[in-house]
Amino acid sequence: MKIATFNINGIKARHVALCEWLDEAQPDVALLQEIKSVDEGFPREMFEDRGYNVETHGQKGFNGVAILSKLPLEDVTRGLPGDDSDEQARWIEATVMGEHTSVRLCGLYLPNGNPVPGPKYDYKLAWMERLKSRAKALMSREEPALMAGDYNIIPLDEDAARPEVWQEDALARPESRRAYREIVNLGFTEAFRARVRGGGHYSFWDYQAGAWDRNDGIRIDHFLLTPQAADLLRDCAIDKDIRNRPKPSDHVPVWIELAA
DNA sequence: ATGCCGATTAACAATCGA
Repeated sequence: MKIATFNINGIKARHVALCEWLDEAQPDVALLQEIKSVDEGFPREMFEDRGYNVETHGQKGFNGVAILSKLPLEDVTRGLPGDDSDEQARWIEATVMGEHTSVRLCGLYLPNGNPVPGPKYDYKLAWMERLKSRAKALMSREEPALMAGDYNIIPLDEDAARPEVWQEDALARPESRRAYREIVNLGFTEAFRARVRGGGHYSFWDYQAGAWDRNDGIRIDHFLLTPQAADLLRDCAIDKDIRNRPKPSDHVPVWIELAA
């Protein structure tokens, strides 16, 4: 089962490019972030025509997450538990029924958090505390499950081309990294680092200042796997080449292959 | 990097993202 995560930076601007990539990469599941669309505005037909089931959790203008799946989805839930007053659409869950086993999928768009300090950073850390609670609950089920998406976290300096630039940024602040580590340390396997060592691997390049041309990127899109999902991990890679195409997202897809 | 670009909404500038 091939599962991808992709921050598409607007479905209206990216639906054609997204379909081209889906046709080539042929993921069974795509977890999407920043659809920047309400549910009614999501162009579900073009994905359904390709055999995908479509589940969205949209919001007007900003944020928004979705799951595309060629395999059946069950028990879909929307919104990260822990704060009923949170209006931002950043979390969606579903169970995908594989050939051999089912996998609980969590698609997430973690808050950016800048500027630091400030209310947006407070919201990021509070959101990560809720994420940790959900992660604990997932872990206690002792079943294949994963949390994947745009974490807006640069885990280590090796995950940035110019780490010094990000030192005071919400994506790399010690408090951010610690909160991320506390979640990983519950027992999750970070799929890319289970497969690839060392620096120079990025999933985001700013549109500005020729960041892509200079490979001035950061790795902020991650897969965290429960032990039962990690047992099934066969591969993980970043599809960076599509950043060369016209009108790309500022993120590129990251995908895993599971023996599920 | 103090948003230099890009998407979105709502107007034809402001807001947000990382």
